Formats: sequence, C-alpha cells, structure tokens
Amino acid sequence: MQKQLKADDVYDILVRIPEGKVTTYGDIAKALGHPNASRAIGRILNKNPNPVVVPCHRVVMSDGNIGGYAFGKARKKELLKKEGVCFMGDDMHDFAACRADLQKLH
DNA sequence: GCCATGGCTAGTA
DNA sequence: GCCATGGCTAGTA
Repeated sequence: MQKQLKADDVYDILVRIPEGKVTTYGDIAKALGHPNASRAIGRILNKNPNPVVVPCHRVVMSDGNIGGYAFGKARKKELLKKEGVCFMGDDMHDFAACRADLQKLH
C-alpha cells in the first residue's frame, strides 16, 4: 500500500507550468511517483477547479488532445490560445514543443 | 460505480 | 475500443 495522492502536491506542480506550456495527466502522476494515477489526477483537478491561481487548463491528454475542463473544452481552448498555444480542432498543433519537462521545473 | 486517462490490441483500408 | 487504475460520492442498510 502506497501513500495516497495529495491534491496539494498536484497543485504545487501545476503552478510551475509557464504560460504557453502544458503538461499531461500522466506526466503529473509520474512526477508524484504514481505512474498509474493519471485518471485520478483528472478527478482531483475537476474537484478543485481553484479558479485563477491554479492553471488547471494547462493539463492535456497524452496524445495531444485538449482533454476535459470543468467549464467546458471551449473555455479551456480559449485560455490556451490566449497563452499562445495553437490548435487544430481539439488537438494541439505542436504538442511536442508545448509540452513542459516537469523535471526541469525543479 | 462513476470519471477532465492511457496504453495496447484487433482489425479495416 | 477495451479495460486497469485510483479517488470520490451518492445513496442503501
């Protein structure tokens, strides 16, 4: 039995993602030592849509699809576009370039 | 038993 | 498109 995932740990990582960059549910899970908890990360974000301070909208799916958002995908896409992220439909135009390296954000 | 996921197969074009 | 995974909540006893 492992330690349980803490919402605060998720937020601590999230606030380090700069504008114009994104991360993945799975990447966050791995960074916290819970490689299989990607789905749980999504639930945590949904539960606490702590509006402004925590940039929940910078978390997308591992295949570059925009993923979900408590206030709707459309809203999420708007926010990301405003930060300089380009889309083709619901997929990011250059996912590789926008994906943040969580290790390097110390 | 739900889900803001993800990885892997089967099986079509 | 199937299903394991992990955290949560609704709702029964």
